[in-house]
Amino acid sequence: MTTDGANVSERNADRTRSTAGTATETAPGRDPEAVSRFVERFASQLVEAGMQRMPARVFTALLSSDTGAMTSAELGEQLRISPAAVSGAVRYLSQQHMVSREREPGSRRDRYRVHSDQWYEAVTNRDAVLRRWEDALREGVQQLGADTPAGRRIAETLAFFEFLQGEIAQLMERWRARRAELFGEDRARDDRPKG
Amino acid sequence: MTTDGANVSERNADRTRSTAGTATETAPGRDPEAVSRFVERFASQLVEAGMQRMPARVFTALLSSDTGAMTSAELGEQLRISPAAVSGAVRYLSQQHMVSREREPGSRRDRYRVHSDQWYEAVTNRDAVLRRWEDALREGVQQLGADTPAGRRIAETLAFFEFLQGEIAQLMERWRARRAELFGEDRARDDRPKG
DNA sequence: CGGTACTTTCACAAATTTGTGAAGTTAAGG
DNA sequence: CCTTAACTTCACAAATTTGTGAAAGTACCG
Repeated sequence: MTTDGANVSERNADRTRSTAGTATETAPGRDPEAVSRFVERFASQLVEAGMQRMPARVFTALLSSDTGAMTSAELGEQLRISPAAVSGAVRYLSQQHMVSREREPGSRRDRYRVHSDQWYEAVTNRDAVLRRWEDALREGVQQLGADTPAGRRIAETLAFFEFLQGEIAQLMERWRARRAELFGEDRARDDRPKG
Repeated sequence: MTTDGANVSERNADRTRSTAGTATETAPGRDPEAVSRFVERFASQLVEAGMQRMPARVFTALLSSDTGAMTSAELGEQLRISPAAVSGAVRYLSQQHMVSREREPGSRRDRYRVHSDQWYEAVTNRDAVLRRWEDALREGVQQLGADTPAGRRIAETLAFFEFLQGEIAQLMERWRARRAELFGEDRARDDRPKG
């Protein structure tokens, strides 16, 4: 853990400001170590909340990249994980609609992209999850008997989730308005492939 | 559901523990197998959503019990798990405020209880979780630079969670109203100790 | 004070999950 | 076609998690 110490300045560290802040395609004062610290810290929170480790790390790496998109190789290098691990993580994230895959026409490599205007929609849109919960609960009410105390308790739980599902849709609608207000409607442009 | 006047069940519960009797408090039409099927099915959903197995099973067992409360022995017997497993699960659930522990004055055994009006408040009230996420994100904005594309993306994520936190409070307020409308204000009485 | 009835803690074996190297697959460019 | 770059799948070793029996701890009751 201690590790790092003073040491190993990456070539990046050499890059002083003297090199004119202009050609900053690759981010100006981007300290890889700071980025890594954030990635690991936020990913840990996601893991604690139930997400698998690799998907959490890959996702956070994408989230904290300037372009919002990285190749498999970049992800592997930054996170120090094998291509296999990247592949697995990315498959999971795609299934959850948290990242999308892009094929670059000229190249053989894929890019994985997080759309900042879509990823938490995917998270809150855990429609499928809620629906499965509700199915299980409905069945429970039947099996326990709607007129028993237990059945009533389950029915109330079911009603709560049904209520929740409706509320979430409205809530996201409100968020979109507030988001536009805070950041502007065109904010999402950063997340699109470069034009 | 109002109390018409036939408080028969109250006497039933008062049954003193005689030697031979196991907890034969099961309701009449209650098929243990059906109960078990529901418990396992719903618990699986919770596991899939990130909850540990034993807490999920214990919690669902409590949720689908008629009184909303069970002793360690009852839980162990129904779920076929050791006292140690019950202990661990219950500790977790208490920390999450999903069940509460009661000490019966006359007896040496604890009862664990789910309050149907409180457990999903605990779930939606993942205040602590949200706060930790927000902390990590705030730090990320700083480290990445608020004026970088990445920093802006993280800032937007942060804003979303802050928004969410505020919305949830109002949402639960609305739910309480709706719940009263659907089930009556006194619905929660089943979940309280008999007095 | 014990005696006793529970509950909790702890070390550990079993089961599960995780991430890797290597082989396999696909498709872009010659 | 063949080469080659990139991605995916697979078997497995390592690491982690899980649940248990047994010992230890607690607190009620006489």
